[in-house]
Amino acid sequence: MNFSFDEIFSQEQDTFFGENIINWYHANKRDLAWRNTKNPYFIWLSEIILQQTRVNQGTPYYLKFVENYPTVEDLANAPIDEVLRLWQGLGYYARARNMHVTAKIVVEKFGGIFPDNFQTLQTLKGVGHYTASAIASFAYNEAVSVLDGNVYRVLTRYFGIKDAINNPKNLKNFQKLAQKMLLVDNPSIYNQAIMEFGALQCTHDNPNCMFCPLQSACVAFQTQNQKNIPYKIPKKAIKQRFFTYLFWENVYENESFFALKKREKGDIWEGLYEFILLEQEKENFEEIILFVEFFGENEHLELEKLLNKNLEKNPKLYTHQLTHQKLFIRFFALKTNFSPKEIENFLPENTAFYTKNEVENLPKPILLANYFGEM
DNA sequence: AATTCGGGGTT
DNA sequence: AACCCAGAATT
Repeated sequence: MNFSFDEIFSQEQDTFFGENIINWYHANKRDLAWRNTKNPYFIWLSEIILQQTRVNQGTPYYLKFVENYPTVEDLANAPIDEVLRLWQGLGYYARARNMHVTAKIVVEKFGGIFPDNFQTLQTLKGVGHYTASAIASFAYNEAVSVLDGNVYRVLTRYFGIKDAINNPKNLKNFQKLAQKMLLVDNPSIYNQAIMEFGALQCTHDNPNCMFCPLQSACVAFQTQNQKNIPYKIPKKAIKQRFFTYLFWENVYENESFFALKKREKGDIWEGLYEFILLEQEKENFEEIILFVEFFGENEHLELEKLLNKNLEKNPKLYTHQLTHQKLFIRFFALKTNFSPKEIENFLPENTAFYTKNEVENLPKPILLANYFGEM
């Protein structure tokens, strides 16, 4: 048994689904920080933070941002480095950059008031179909359905849909189905309810089918297909990258300065700061030695004997897993004692020295932040 | 239409 | 190791 979209769309609207979801929600919902507000700025903030992010991971960030930027004007006026530093560790940093752009636009173009409808909301940077419908329904009760990972799972299981949820050709059908199921009497509660239901009841692993109000009508349960639905097209292999960082500390007049460079557009970690980097397609120790010694030989810098011919004594190899990349990272520490004037000549392009306090306040990839924190 | 953007948590 | 997460932008 596997319903097609056309068969589902030809059915009459099923209020059993929505009513049970909402009843379940009132009995089981979590008390989340952003649920007790209709302020579209707070709702928008929470939605950007929660994109591809679990509630438990996002909550402390939401609280930080609300505290540091109580209004959209406060966020718009903040320096981007400060915003990225607050975002540090949350990942997908384009969200923070777009969020900052949108805050400025809301202030300058919309007079500090968020647009009040789905269509206009979706024109904002970082606000796509899901986030626009979330804000429009939560804050303004507009009758637009949300479609996130939770909704995909609940709907595909309920209807026994085996079409891949990550195949773009199915997107319009899933949006149409989500909209069909929306209870237009209360879009705000319905949308939050179906997501909460997916997050707590109809979970990816071990859904609680034994005590589920939809059990009698759920195709996945009736056919015991919970593990096969939702179906996704397998993703392609991730690529490996090899980073070698030169962690350069220059101590002058009892103060330490660290060499950092801002990462540029077109790659991971755009806008974050990192140490001097050598990237290789695969590890080549001879090249690494040249890279490290290049700085060591300049003006007879005293390179510490961190690189031994014996590979066992090479610096620790860190691995850092991203969605589409696996990073292999080593750090080499270098300490010098130059005056600021002498040292400028040795720095690579677009690289500068920062004090310890400055480094701590600059946004960095979490692995580097951890490494720096351990120094 | 497919790929690429993080990092943490669970199984 | 594989999968997931209150997705969006880019190519």
